[in-house]
Amino acid sequence: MPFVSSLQPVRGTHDLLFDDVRRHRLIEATAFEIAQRYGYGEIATPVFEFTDVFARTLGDTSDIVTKEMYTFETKGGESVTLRPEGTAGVARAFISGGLAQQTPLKFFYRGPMFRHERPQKGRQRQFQQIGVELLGVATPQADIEVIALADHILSSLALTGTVTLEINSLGDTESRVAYRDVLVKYLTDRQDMLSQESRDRLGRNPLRILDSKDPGDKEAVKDAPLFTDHLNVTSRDFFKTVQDGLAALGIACKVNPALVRGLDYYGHTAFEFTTDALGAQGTVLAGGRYDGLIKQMGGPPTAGIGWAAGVERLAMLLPELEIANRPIAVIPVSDAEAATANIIVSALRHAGFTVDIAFSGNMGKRMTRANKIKATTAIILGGDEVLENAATVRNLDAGAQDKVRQKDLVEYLRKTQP
RNA sequence: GCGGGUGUAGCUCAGUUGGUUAGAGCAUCGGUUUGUGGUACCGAGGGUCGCGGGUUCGAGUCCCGUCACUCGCCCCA
Repeated sequence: MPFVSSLQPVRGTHDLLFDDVRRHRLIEATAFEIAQRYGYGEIATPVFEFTDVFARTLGDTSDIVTKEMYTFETKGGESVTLRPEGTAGVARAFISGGLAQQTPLKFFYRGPMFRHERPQKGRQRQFQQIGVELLGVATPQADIEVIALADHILSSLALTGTVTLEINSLGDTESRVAYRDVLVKYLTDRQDMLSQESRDRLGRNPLRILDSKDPGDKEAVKDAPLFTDHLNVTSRDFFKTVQDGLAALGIACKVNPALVRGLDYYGHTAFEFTTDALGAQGTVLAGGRYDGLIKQMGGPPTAGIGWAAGVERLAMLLPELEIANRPIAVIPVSDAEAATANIIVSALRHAGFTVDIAFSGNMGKRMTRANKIKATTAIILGGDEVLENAATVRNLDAGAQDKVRQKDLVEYLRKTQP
């Protein structure tokens, strides 16, 4: 391979420019600003970890671990993996940093994640997530706060109308084990209706069958016993407190009994904000309670709950951005005024204005150019103005213009710029 | 990983049953004589028709492969 094999970006990766980047930044900045009000501080963990960190936390059977990780061997012979999600890294940092002494802890994170999936709209191989984790609070108050934070962020991004919240309870371990038995028994009786995949899942991950899209599976599951009917008293109270808490805050949500998580350490609250505007990738923000995770990773037993959101998906839902930073255009009438124009441009930029200069063509072209860059104002410099140490300042929206002395320009613009 | 669709100028697309120098709109650049824009008119540049092979006297048009995008499945944010 002499140079690069192709000038295309690697499959599933994308260049982001100008407005795309602005959207990303807007989402991240809004999310973090609000998260701070809720007491969250930012954590930045490495983009790659020892493979074990993900393999152990996500479970050996999950698709992410079995076929979607970017795993490679370092020169030292260690197996490392580009992070496919954010929670594992935060949990690892929590343990290796000895932070268990300081709970409760509230983390906000953002950054790229990597998954070797088939690309689709709203699904790329390198993608951006923002997320929060709240560690060390086992009461439903944590669940309420974390969901309220998500809702707050989404509404600040003007997405309240395009997104709906679904919620479910996976109960505590006792409830889950009990329900799992009931469900497996029920589905085993109807095995012939199930898809091949679901028959495989029956043994290792039966809850997943509940949200299958296969028609046969759907039919088989239609009258299946509901998880919500098999919660023990503790779990039911917990779930009710969460729901009441959300209702009290005016946060609408729909209980979806088919909303499940595959992994063992998930329990109690699971929730998703979804949209129907993005085709098959409708989940925009999702999370849940994972009280078993830290302990499973080798840390002290620590309750935890959190969520993650896909920045690209949010960006696609965002309304059109307003034009940022309309510039002032400086227009020398001919090359003879270029030197003076440069001095003025520099002075205005140092004074804090956004300034562009039209470099070539006759005046008409230069004015056209000023329009194209959405300039608010044109500062016209011709032979006459230069002789008088003045400039013609034209308001491009209103069409009116004044002659202003060059040394008064900054003051004049301070008064007239929006 | 599986199945369907698409791939022609920077962008959106047209391209007739395979047949002469591959088109349009928008965008870009230049001009419409002397210092004023968002209109109008004239003109120019820009494409080895995703890439590679094959069929044919001849392929953007047919066949095969490949890559990318896209929709659904899977998985998930």
